Amino acid sequence: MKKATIRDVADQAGVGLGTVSRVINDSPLVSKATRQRVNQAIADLNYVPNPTARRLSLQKTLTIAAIVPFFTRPSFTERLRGIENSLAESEYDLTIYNVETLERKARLLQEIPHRARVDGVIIIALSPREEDLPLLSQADVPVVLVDSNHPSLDIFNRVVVDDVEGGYIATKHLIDLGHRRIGYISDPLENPFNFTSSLFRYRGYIRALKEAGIAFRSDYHGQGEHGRFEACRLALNMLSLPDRPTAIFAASDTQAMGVMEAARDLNLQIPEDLSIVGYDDIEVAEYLDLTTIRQLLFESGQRGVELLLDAVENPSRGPVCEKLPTELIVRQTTASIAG
Amino acid sequence: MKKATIRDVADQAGVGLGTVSRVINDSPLVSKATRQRVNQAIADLNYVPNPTARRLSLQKTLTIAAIVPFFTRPSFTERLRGIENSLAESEYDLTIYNVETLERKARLLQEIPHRARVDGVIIIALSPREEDLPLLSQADVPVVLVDSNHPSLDIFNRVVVDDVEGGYIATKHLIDLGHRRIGYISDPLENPFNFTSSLFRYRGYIRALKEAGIAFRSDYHGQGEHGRFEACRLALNMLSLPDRPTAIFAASDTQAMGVMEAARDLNLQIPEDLSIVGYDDIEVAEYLDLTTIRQLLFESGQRGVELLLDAVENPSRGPVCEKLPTELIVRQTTASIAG
DNA sequence: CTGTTAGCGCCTTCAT
DNA sequence: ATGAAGGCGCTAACAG
Repeated sequence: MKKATIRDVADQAGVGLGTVSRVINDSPLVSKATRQRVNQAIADLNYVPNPTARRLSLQKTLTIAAIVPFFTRPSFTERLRGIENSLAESEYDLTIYNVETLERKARLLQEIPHRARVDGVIIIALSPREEDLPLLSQADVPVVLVDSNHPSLDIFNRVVVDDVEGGYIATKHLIDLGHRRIGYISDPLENPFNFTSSLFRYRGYIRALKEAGIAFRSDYHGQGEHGRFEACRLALNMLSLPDRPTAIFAASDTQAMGVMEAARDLNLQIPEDLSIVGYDDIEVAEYLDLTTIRQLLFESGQRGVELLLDAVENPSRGPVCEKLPTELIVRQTTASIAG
Repeated sequence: MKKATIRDVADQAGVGLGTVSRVINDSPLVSKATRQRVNQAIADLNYVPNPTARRLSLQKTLTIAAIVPFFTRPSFTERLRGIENSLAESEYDLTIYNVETLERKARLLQEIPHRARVDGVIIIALSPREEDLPLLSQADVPVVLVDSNHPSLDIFNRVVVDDVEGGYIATKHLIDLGHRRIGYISDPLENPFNFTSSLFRYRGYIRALKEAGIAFRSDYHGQGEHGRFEACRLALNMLSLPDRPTAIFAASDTQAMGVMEAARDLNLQIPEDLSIVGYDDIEVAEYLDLTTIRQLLFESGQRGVELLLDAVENPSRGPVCEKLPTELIVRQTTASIAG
């Protein structure tokens, strides 16, 4: 049997189709009696409004796009979960684009933020480069950047976490425990996707060192492709130095896992021989008893959606930047240098 | 400036708008010269066809829905990644629905698989219950179930992995190593979401035991909420038995992590005092050197999409069921009982 | 309050 | 090969 249309419902109820539309959209301009009959007809025919037609008429797509790199990484899925969660209660659908290549990043950044495609875009972690800025700022649809940093990004709606602060707190924690030889392992500070978290946490690391009068040593900074393996390799190098660090701050929990692996390989006890701090507080962090910096991943997604929907409804309001707090979670992988 | 429509392009190129449509859709019924001019106009006006209008006219939404429970679980995100990956090369968009409550499961199963909403639905791990069957089988849009089991599901397109076989292989591996006291830790065999993997792997476990002439002991089976914590608790109980198991098969790598935690708490060496086998071979499995059963998660998503798109284009073709292979990955958490 | 009409932007016959 | 016209299903503005 064919799908019922608004026309069918109107006929069935013996009213004009405009009236049916009013009922559907909860217009107050309908008498109780007619509303009654229309609803009856709707039920009888098992009518459901066609979303596409509705969208065309409303000039709204009722969908939000999320552009997210490497969406299997725990810190990103958790943000995504916050996004989905907020959207679930709205009338908007969520369409997701995963980015694992630069080519796709460029294409999506160009294609998606345009009217008639989606009503709004939420971009995770992909800090635009200079050359992307004009494109993005001309987007004819609101954009919210979550966890995206750049000196001149004030023109966008954003949800950010203070990574400099996070890096500082992590390092300060180690310094307070008496460590002076503190390593830092991260993604490349400069990287093709322009992820900035490693860089900003690095700055916090540097700041804490400087404040404590500790000189930065370049051989205490290892940068490499994101992931356990590379982090492990970097840690092995660093821990094989004649005066190896007594503590390592890793730019993510995932990388902290690599450092733990290296320690294991070298028969270093944690935290007796080596203290480790991670970043993110993803789920496994607790399992590993990893001291780490917690950021509000889920909430960042939620807030991002709230900002976005608000912007969709108030196209005129200026960009908003919201900063989420950062917190040190002390577990079992850090200890004072005395033992 | 307002968005250009097909009308504007037609005027600019001095042709009828039907011709523009033909150009857009690569119809052969256009002369080289006109095509040339139209493309020029399209470029000049920076014209992009309005997807919504296109969809309404085509009577296709050009979007696929993925319904997935707890999508932050690594085994699900990896499947999702396969889905997104296949869809990226198509003209279809992916909209995602995360399910974390029964209420939402019921609502989505009811609302999504209907014409005009999406062109097809891919459902991960949510085995329908009896009462869901009529609803699903009346879906007026193709449905593909990935990792979903039920005796009478042959009416759907499916991508499955033989969990019974997987459970068997895992257990057999332990038996071959000389273990006789083998525990099994899993989700509840019966559970609200009707996840069946724990149950099927249980059957494989039982089969292997029986084949080896080992009696099943109910105190060697721990079932509880999915997750490390509960798995750890269950393992602690089981490992505190007077004749504790010498090996434990966990229904997922995540749960295997809980078992490892329990072993650590009890000062049991792995694999000397306790062998452990997980399931899924998620990324951390390698980090933990966990022996596990690998299933093709990413590929299952890819194949699911292929089946789905094929079904969308050939609405008449019967349901297909595709089985993906399962493989034992031996690492460091299992050893022969001798030591 | 309610029926009617004119779009929303595109695709697809149907003539020419 | 191409232009014109009808229709996809719904919303909104306009009469009454």
